[in-house]
Amino acid sequence: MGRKRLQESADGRPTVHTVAARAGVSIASASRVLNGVGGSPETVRKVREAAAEVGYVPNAIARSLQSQRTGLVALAVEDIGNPVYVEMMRAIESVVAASGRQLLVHATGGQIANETALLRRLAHRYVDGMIVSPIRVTDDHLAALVDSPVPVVVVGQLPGDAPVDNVRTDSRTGVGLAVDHLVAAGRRRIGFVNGPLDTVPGAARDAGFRAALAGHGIALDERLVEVGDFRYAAGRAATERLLARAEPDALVCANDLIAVGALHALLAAGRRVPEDVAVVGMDDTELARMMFPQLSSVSLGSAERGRRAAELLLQRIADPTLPPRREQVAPSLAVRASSAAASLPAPAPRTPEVTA
Amino acid sequence: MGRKRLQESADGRPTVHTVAARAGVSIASASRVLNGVGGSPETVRKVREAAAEVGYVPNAIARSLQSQRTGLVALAVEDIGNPVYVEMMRAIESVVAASGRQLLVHATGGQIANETALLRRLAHRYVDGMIVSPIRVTDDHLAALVDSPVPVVVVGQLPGDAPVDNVRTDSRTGVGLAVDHLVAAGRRRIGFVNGPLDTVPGAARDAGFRAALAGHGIALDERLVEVGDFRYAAGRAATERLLARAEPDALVCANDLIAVGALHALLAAGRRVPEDVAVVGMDDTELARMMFPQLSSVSLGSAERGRRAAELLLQRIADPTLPPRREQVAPSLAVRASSAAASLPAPAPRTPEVTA
DNA sequence: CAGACTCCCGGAAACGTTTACAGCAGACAG
DNA sequence: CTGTCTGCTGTAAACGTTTCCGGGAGTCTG
Repeated sequence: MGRKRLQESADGRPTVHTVAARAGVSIASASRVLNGVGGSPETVRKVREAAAEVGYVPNAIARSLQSQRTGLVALAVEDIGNPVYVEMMRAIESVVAASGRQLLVHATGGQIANETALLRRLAHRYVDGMIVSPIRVTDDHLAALVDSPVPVVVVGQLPGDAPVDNVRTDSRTGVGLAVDHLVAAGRRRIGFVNGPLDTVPGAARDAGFRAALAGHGIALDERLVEVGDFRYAAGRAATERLLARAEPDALVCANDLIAVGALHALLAAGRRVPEDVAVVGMDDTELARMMFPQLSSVSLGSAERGRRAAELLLQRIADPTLPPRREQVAPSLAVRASSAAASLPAPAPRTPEVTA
Repeated sequence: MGRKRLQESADGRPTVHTVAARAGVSIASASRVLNGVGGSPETVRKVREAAAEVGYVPNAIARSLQSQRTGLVALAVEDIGNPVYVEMMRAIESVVAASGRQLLVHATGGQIANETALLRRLAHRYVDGMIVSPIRVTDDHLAALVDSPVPVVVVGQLPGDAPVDNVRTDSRTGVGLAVDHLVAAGRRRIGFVNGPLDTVPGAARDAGFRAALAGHGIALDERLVEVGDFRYAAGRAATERLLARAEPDALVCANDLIAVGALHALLAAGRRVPEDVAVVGMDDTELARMMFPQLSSVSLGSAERGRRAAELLLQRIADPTLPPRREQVAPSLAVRASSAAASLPAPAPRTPEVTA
């Protein structure tokens, strides 16, 4: 090893020592100049020159060890192919960037071990904070969230009184909006294509669907309910299974990817949308507007949730002693062509209903 | 400051010193036990207990400073809303995960300053390596790539002989495949909806389109060419502008998002696809299969490019002295319903053509 | 029973930075 | 001309971990 001691790093790159030696000053002076604080004009010149000559770049890891912060914030989501997370990410990014930090995204692929591993790894000081949007929550998981060494904000439902900052929506009510709308438009054989029931959103949406139908006095026909996962292909396949055994006049879908799958299955089966079957998705992503006909969709305020989560996180990074907070974003319904009531017969009255 | 010196970290969290003191051993022994190397059964027990009692979690930053590696790999793409990057990311992720590392994604939003900033920040040792897929390349940018302190692999075209690992495709030829297919199916008024011409892929695809038409002896009608950006809304708007002034019988689109926009515009304008207008997209993403009718699309092997890029990166991390390598992935065409030739009149001969 | 060998342990250095502190020179006021 | 103040500078400690190295205790072999 021919390199002079303390002069350059293990892999031969220049360090602040290299620069200081070359400029003929101490490492303290070199560091000060490189950080733009203090230094006589002459010193500044010498250090700048030396740094440029050797191509010095600071080692951020070492800096972070000293300063106790990295300037990085992470977002962990299940599936980055789902546009709802893209919208959430964009909202988070703009808040995070405004604070001078950078956002990194990690896709967990829905594997809970993966997500816990990420928590156990990134949270160990690689990032200044994390936003996590888990679709399944185990005890193990929850424990990792609660005693994370860095601030964590959860987007989504959390059991009970977990002491974690949390931004949620009410997807039960959200499903209700869709059902109300379809009932008001005269639909009675309303089907439901859901994601896995062992996920938090899947369970909530199932409950919401059943409650909404009951609220309208409509008896639920179980043949009109199908389950897949939250992606396109599963949504399409589930809809095909449903169509093979029942004849819905409307479909509520647990997210927009599923709704697109349902739309595809319906059109391929020769059904007209919305004339024969109305379709309502959920999450109100850009994808809903990309379809033809455009999809009605229940907005769960993903951008708003992302924005708020980012703000909560930044506040907690600034002051880790804050008590855990919980915020809620209300759902709303965007009606578009896929459930337009125009061509239907007589619109039904909005008062409580007799069964269809 | 009441904390005992060297016992716990600045923010009150336990360190290896805390654990060692509590277990009554040296920090060296504590560290060894915590890393699972060495230690007598008795020591192991004491350290494990102490660690559990104080809730010790190692500081990854400090570990990285010592070990010179972070176990993290970053991917920087322009727009994470573009499904082509999602597919690329999935391919990269599986390779990276197999090596025991974690992948972090950063969306640059197409702002080149953003991307350069990321390079200048993350590359300063926060990650062990980076994969970058820039759509614009400036000199500044290129410089940042070339003398990055950590290994970098570029997915996409790079000017000349830049000494950077590089996986590219040939989108010129890719556009040619689409044109060949449409010409063979009897289309003659072939339009083109492109992204910005000042991007690397935009320029390449424009050149490819012109070359392909010329190769078939078809004179280019400039009214059949429109430009937007690479996203859905722009693709739709561009197609509307195009339809307002010309009557194409086919549209080649510079990516699938644009193609979806074009499809939407065509259907909204009452054109039948593929009977009146055939549509071919590019990137062959899941989105193409999600449409109705399903979109034909030119695959540029995004998953394959991602996989190869990840492998190049891992190799370079293992041995930074490797010479720069360049790999190429060939494009191919997936024909689907949006350009099916079925219902057209007489298919044209495949020999070089007279003008339409 | 002595010597070599193994195993475990603790001290201390190292990773590359920032920064508290003290020293020193020059400027200025009295 | 002397004393104080200001502004730079360098030494060294600190961030929290891993790991080299030397020493001590125990075990096995000859």
